[in-house]
Amino acid sequence: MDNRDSVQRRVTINDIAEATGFAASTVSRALSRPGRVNAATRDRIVAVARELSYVPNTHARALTSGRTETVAVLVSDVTNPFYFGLIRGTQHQLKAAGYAHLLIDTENSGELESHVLSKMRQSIDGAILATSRLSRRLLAELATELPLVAVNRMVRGVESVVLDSPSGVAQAAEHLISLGHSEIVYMSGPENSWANEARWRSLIAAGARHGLPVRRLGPFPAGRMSGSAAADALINTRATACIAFNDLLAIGMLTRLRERGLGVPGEISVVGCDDMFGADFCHPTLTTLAAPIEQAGRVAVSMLLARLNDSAPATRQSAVLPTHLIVRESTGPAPR
Amino acid sequence: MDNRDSVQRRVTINDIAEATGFAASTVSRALSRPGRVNAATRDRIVAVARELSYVPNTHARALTSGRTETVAVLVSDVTNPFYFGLIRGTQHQLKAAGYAHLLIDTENSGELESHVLSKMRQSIDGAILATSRLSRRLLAELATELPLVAVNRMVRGVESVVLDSPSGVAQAAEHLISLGHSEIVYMSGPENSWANEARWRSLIAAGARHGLPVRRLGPFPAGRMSGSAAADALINTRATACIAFNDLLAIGMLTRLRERGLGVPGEISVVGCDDMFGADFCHPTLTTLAAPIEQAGRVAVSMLLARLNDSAPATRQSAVLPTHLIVRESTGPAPR
DNA sequence: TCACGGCAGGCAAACGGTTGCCATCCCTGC
DNA sequence: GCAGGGATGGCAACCGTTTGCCTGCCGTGA
Repeated sequence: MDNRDSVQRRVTINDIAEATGFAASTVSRALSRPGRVNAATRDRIVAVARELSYVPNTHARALTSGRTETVAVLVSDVTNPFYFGLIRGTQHQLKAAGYAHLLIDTENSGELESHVLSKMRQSIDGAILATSRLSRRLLAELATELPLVAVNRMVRGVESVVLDSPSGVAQAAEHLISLGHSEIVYMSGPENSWANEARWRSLIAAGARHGLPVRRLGPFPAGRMSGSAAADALINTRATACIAFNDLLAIGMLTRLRERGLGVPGEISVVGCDDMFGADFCHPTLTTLAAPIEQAGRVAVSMLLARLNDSAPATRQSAVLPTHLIVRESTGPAPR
Repeated sequence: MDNRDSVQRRVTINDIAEATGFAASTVSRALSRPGRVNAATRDRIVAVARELSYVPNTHARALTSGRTETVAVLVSDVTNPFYFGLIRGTQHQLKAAGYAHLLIDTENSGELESHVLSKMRQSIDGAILATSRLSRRLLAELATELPLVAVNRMVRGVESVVLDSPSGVAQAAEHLISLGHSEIVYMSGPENSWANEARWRSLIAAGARHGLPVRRLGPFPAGRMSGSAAADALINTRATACIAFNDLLAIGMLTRLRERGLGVPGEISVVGCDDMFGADFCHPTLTTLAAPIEQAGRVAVSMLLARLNDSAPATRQSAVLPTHLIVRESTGPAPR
């Protein structure tokens, strides 16, 4: 009977009020603003609350306070393994802080992204945007309306955590140069990707530093299927080394290169980006830029929560996480 | 000015009421129960609503109606690529229906699973449980309190969609038998996994049908790292063929087998389960049981939504999705 | 003794919808 | 001409919590 009741009707703050003899407002304060009530009172209320296994109603709270204890994580494609680490990192950190984790797939569409964001504004406290496709202007504008942290996207006025792939690309370029390659080709990813541009610019700089020609092919969609087209394009250039926008593309290329009988790394060296799941067991295993993406997720959440909890509007800043090259089997000396 | 206002204060049902001259209740009905008001009235209200770019407040709605338009998807480990397809499927289908997608990682813990579920009861309309670690009793009990669909877990009284891996395992066994293998070893996954037991039982049956000995090793945690231990254990048995609980384990084994100098499929044949991301580009590529997991996610959502929207309590049922064997490089004739 | 200030608690009004119930109005059939 | 009933819209209570404001009380210093 008792049991059935507790199942049928959730216990509210009023039940606790009734049970303790205090007013509902006091119960509310005891639970959410402990300093505001007498210690003895608070203990009593807390005890009864847990005895009744009280669970505060998120919606009622959200309605008045505006806080929802929910953070949205927007990724452009949930099935891209690159995001696994990010999702894991945000998930972990949000759970630790008692926040709910709303995962949203924006399907590579900036339009969908902004639409979702504006529709969700009332149901989330903040959002983490991974590789946003939004225009700089729109992003900055949204950031004024909603606490936002961008991952792998740097825009003035928006807090962000970025992976220092420029430095990684430089390492990769030097690695290839030291192996005797005389030209490096960049296999470009989606044009609207900030990271893509950053990597390409970094390769240009590295090439300039060493007086080496660089070239860019593409853009290619960031999927494994595009690997074939990318590989064919690369073969056509007769270049011996490339850096691909990401591992997905690189792995796709490996498959196609083998199909076409090109040896990797014997005839062509391939470097990927992200060290995503699979880079260490594909064939040949992939030399790639390892990025601490899980950590990026955690840092992004920390930044967001700091802003949500401190009344201070926070100094807009960005965290830069180091990347480093992991050399595996897909790179080797240039053929002569 | 106008613009600033609309940013500062969200437009509510009352704003529409004021603008149209109707009562708030009429506006509410026009928007959520179109048949209940005059067509002309409804059109007027809808027009004004979109003009003011009205977005209903989820929380306010949830408070009275109890509906939250949110479905939780619980997976035991977000970073297990097996779930990618599932997440994609649920995400896709939920979005199409206008529901929010709450992703929760239960970290392989049944305890955490039930805790989350009970804490979330008020903020979700239903839940999809992938490979639940909950006891049969607990699961059935929860299902009476909250609309639930289990994926890859069959329990009486709980709607579910399961992958017919038993039939797949039978196919795999026959494949191995036809290649001349005289014993098949099952590399067991976590003991509390329903799918694991189902697969093992199916292998026993297949063995019995063909008068072939089968054996089981493990249990091994369902990760790639466990592959080493699994491979070593397998080598020790001198068996020539195995079916692994999942691809993660199988890929881990491939790596270790190569390290130890065993040829695959020359000396040992390996079959995985799930055809997850990577199974087609690991080395050697993996023969595996392909499961339409993305479809499973979609079906699960459909079943759940059907139950949420139809007043009918729904005939508790379960959908079984076919699996089939994909033969790649990791299986071959038994050595003699 | 009195004024003042701080602490603890209560009252009640929100927050933004939903919904049961009631009032009209108009149409229909007898 | 009238009862009955469907269509349409309004009123107001309610969902569970938060929070601004008020009150009573006690302690303290002048």
